[in-house]
Amino acid sequence: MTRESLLTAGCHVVAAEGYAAASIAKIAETAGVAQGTFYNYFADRQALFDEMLPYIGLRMREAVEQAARDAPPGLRREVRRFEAFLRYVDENDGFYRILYEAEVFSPTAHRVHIENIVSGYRRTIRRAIATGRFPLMSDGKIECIIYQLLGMRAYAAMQIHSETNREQRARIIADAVDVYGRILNASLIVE
Amino acid sequence: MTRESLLTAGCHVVAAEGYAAASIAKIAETAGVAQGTFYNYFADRQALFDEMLPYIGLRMREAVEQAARDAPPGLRREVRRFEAFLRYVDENDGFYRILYEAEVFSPTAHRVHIENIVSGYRRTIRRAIATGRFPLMSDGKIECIIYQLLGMRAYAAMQIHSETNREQRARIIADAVDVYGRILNASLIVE
Amino acid sequence: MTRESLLTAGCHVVAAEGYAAASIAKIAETAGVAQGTFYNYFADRQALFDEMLPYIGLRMREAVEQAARDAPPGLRREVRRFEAFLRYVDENDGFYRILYEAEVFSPTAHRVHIENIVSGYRRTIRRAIATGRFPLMSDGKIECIIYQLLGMRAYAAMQIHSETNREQRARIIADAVDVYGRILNASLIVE
Amino acid sequence: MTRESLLTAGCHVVAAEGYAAASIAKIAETAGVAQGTFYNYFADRQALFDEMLPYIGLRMREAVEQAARDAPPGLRREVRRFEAFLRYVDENDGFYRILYEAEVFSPTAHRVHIENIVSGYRRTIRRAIATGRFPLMSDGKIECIIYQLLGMRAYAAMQIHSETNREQRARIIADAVDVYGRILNASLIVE
DNA sequence: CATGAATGAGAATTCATTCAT
DNA sequence: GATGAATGAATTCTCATTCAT
Repeated sequence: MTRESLLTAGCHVVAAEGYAAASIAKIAETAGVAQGTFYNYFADRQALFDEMLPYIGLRMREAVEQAARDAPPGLRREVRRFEAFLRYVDENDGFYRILYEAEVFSPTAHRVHIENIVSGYRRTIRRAIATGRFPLMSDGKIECIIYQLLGMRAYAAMQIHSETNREQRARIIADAVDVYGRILNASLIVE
Repeated sequence: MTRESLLTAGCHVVAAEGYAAASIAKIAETAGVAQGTFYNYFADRQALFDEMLPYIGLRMREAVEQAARDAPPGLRREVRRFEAFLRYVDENDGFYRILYEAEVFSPTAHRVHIENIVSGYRRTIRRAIATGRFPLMSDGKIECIIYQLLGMRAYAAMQIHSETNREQRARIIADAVDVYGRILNASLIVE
Repeated sequence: MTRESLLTAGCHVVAAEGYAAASIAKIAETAGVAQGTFYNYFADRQALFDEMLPYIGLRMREAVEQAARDAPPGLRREVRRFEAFLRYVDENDGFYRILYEAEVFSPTAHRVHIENIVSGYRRTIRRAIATGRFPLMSDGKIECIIYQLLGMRAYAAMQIHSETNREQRARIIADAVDVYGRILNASLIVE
Repeated sequence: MTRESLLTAGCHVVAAEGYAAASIAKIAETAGVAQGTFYNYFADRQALFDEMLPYIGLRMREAVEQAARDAPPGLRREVRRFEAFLRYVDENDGFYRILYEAEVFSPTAHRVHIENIVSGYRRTIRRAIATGRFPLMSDGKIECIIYQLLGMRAYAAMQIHSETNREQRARIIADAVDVYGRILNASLIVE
């Protein structure tokens, strides 16, 4: 309970002000406990940071999977995932910050987060290759494709995040999804 | 002279330990001057940070353009740029760190850096559309394509950066270039 | 408790070396706490400075009122106050320094301090006018009289402060009180 | 020449921002010379500070004497001096600051300044006693009177200085002069 | 004499962490 | 377990002063 509230408090503070400004004092105050209490649940500040991305990353992945569930497997579903991710970023401004700052402030967690997503893709693509919906290629190339897909996703998210106008954001999401879909369709299916 | 050595010292320290650990003390010591001297050339630490990305970003862009110069304009040249960028990241380990941490520690400079690259792409693509080598599309979509290309580049760089083995890196570069070329060819040319 | 000891430590340091030399390090050491502890009780150095004059000013005013209490109201009591003030300055060497340096280092507190004393006088004089013991005059003139009385007090204090010999000081106090009494008697009573 | 311009530059800076903020950098810049040049004319910052009050104090005393010259000697002339001083403070806002901050930042000069004025008064009063225009009294009492007169002057100046409205200031000067004249007339002449 | 870059000794302030209660 | 006062190391930044040119 207390632990959970410290974790969510940490997320709120980082979402609002970034890791650098997320002092134990602020986090404890936000969680409604004394500073000392923090150390009953986390070894140190870094320990909390390192749990934050897994925590919110899981929620994000669930939201994305939830949204993509009813799309047919394959490219359609992947495009849905892409769209769901962008929507999630649009609706959870703090998430993006926690995510991208993690590369700096919680590098281990960030690498694990990336690796989690990459291995999800890896499984999907292997399955797609097995069923012939995806061209046969080396593991190295698959890895590269995955990273490039992730990059498209991440930078579309950055584009959204750097736009403050609501309607423009909606437009960007629509355009980005369209572009992503075209690229995937054109290049990642077996003719 | 002193200013230049502070700037390069800053880059070295950030490359090695990140912006957060780049104290004035370390930077000044690396530059071989007294701490106070720092403030004869920069208003404060942030002022130095804000000059670092433009400084190394320019060098990187020059190296990339240099390498792409003798490729024919269009997709070929873009693939060359991609490759040159990855090579640059491979050979300048510090560059990647300075670049990606800038989003957190020098957001203004980072935005300018991204905008510089985006507007370079914008010009190129407009020209390609004018000569019919690129499908006609809305400005918004062009913007999205650019961001997704940038993302591919950035995450390919991240993949390289997170790999420590030299040969593996070379392999990743080759694969990533191949993948990037295929995607571009398949999706971004007028059939 | 800790707060109080920081406050009195601040007074001691300023009394001995002036506000300019009263570093947090010295104050904290004098109070017997770590430097960081200071900031648990005061927002910054200025915040402490701004509490010092009210703190010692109150004690001074109490001492003065205490001494003047058994004198008959009116000029007699005012002369007693004057004498008590000079004695207080004589016996509390630090007080004078904290007071006069405050005009520079804690201007707001100094203005409030002056205003406190001025309004005390204002009340007294209004009462004296109402009972006919004081000539009728405009508010502006009353204000001027008050300031000039304050000035007499302050410069008599300065004269004492700049004299190091104990006996000379006692002589100055006696003479100053006599002079003050004569001036008041001659000019500020209704004949 | 350079020395003079450094001196006046120092006065301007202190008048505008106070001694504490009067850095050598600002003073040298105001004087239009390099920082190093400062040390060709003054041993250190304090040396400049210690010359400032004598410098502007002299000008003030000259202005005051100039204004009082055509008044008949004795109380009338003293009241004129008082008025001239207040006018000087009114018209030279910086002067008051240089003067009162000197007690803190240039104590020796301040003491000398006070002593200069005191000894002027001493001579005048001795002469007045010799000619019977002033009651006979001990040297100690004379000294006390002088300090109290100075205090009246100083605090009337403070009252003016703390008032920002031009007209109110003029009113205060008139009232203060009137009050001062009454007090002097009532208490300091031989009946 | 003038210059102005370089110096480095402080100063204020922050904050993660500890620990006695 | 909870508390929150105390800690003190670390950091940024200022500025009087020096000195080689």
